[in-house]
Amino acid sequence: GRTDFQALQNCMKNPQVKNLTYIVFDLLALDGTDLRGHRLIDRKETLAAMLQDAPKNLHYSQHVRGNGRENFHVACEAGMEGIIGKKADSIYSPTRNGDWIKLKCEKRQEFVIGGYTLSDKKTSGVSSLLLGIYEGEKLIYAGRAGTGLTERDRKELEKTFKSIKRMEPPFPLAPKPRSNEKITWLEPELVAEIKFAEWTEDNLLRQASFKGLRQDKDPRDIKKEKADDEIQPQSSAIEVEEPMKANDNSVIIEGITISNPDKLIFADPEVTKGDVVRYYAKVAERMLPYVSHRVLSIVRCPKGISQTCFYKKHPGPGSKGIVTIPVSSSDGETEDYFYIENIAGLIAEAQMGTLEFHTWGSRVDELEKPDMMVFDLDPDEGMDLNRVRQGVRDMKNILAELSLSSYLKTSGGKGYHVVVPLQPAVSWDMFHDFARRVAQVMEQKWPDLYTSNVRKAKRADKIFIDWIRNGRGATSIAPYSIRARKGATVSMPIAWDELDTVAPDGVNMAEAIRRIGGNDPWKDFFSNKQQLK
DNA sequence: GTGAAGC
DNA sequence: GCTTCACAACGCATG
DNA sequence: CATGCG
Ligand SMILES: [Mn+2]
Ligand SMILES: [Mn+2]
Repeated sequence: GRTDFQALQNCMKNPQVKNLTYIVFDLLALDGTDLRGHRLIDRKETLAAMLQDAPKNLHYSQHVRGNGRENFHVACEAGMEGIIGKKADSIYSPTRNGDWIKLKCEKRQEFVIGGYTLSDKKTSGVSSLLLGIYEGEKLIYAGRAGTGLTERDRKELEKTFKSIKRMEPPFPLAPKPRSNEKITWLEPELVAEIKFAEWTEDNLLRQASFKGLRQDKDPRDIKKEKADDEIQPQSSAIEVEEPMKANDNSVIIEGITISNPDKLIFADPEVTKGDVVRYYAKVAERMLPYVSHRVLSIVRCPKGISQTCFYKKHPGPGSKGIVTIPVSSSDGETEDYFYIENIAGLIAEAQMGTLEFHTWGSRVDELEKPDMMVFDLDPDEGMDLNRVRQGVRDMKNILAELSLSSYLKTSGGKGYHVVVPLQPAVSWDMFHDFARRVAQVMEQKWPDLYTSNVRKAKRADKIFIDWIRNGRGATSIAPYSIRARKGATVSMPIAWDELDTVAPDGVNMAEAIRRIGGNDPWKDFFSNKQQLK
């Protein structure tokens, strides 16, 4: 017979085993003796002898010496999956070291689906898939797959794609549609397993065939895979230092051991994990009054911002430098949240890959009485910066009419944040309600400029006055927090008279550090004793 | 990035 | 002892 | 109630 991985999987699922044969290819220990230090060829000799009189569903795995290229092609012709090449004299290694190499007949790997085509003749669903792989944070077009799709696949995929359509290609370098076909672009969220013959010189797939959708694979982790036969043999004289070993280039900052300080977190400008940690150490004194003793949600990007980032809002076991606080939720259940108290908390978080700190609007000692109101101005895509700045001035003036002084910071993204310090006095309900009414005043006064509606469809050429940050349990980005975005930007407090000269994404980590050498634009923030009535 | 599980 | 894998959020405005 | 949104 012939080996068939698919058949084995079916067999495992349906335990009504029929003609299953066990083919043994190595012998690592015998009667309590470890054989891993013996040469492969000797281990196999021992194994072969043992299997002389074995039952017929137990086989010794024969090998062939030499003629690798020819044997590989024969194996593929015979419909095998591929061959394993092994150095006869090598001892056993539990890890990949090149002594054994896997040569697959079929090339297959996962690709991100970035779009699909509909041909004008086929009435039934998707005609082909447009595939990509990530290089850094760019999705590189890798070719199309039009075979391997059953009629049912085509229809189901079309349905799945409905919710992730987009106007612009997700590929910086997008393919052009052929005649008689229409391309629909998709958010790069789905991952397909694709079998293919080879990569062409143009780095496109030849004979790509769809094998199925892959769940539980993050699209951003999809990169071009190298087969064993493509990996350059590394000359042992030269630097053999790609992955991290147990190597200890750790540094200690503020008493906390920082692992992998040289790992690159931002590509442009180049910012390492060590830079992030040192940044938070430097801004700690300015930042802590706004971030300490407030319930946190954080964003971690331990592999850098081009890879998957995630939110964390519960402490989890074994967290260092943070304080756990039980908080009762709306339905009466209580859940653990966390906050930090000092610079050690800040640095401990940075060590764990935290980039963004988002805070509640209340302090933990007055959890039910919020004291920081944030109006987050979110402009529609591509809005002129001067209009955003006018929005900020309008907001400041509305608040001033209500006798409230406010403070300005960049968001690190597309808008600004206007922040109102308050005495902890009123309930979340009152606070939230007040924020909504302020946003509605803006909306009513200048209906063509502002909206208080969160829906993007209602935002056409307007600024969304995001008042929703001001609910219990909602958070907003802390002053001085790095943003997990291109450019290593910071949500930076600035003075009102800097509004016209500092863009929302105009302060990055380096600029922020430069700025804290000067005066604190929010110096009197906590001297305000204003409160809502 | 970490800890547990798996090899 | 080394590698691999799972895991790390959720409330609520809106229609 | 499902979904968009931050
Ligand atoms: Mn915003
Ligand atoms: Mn917002």
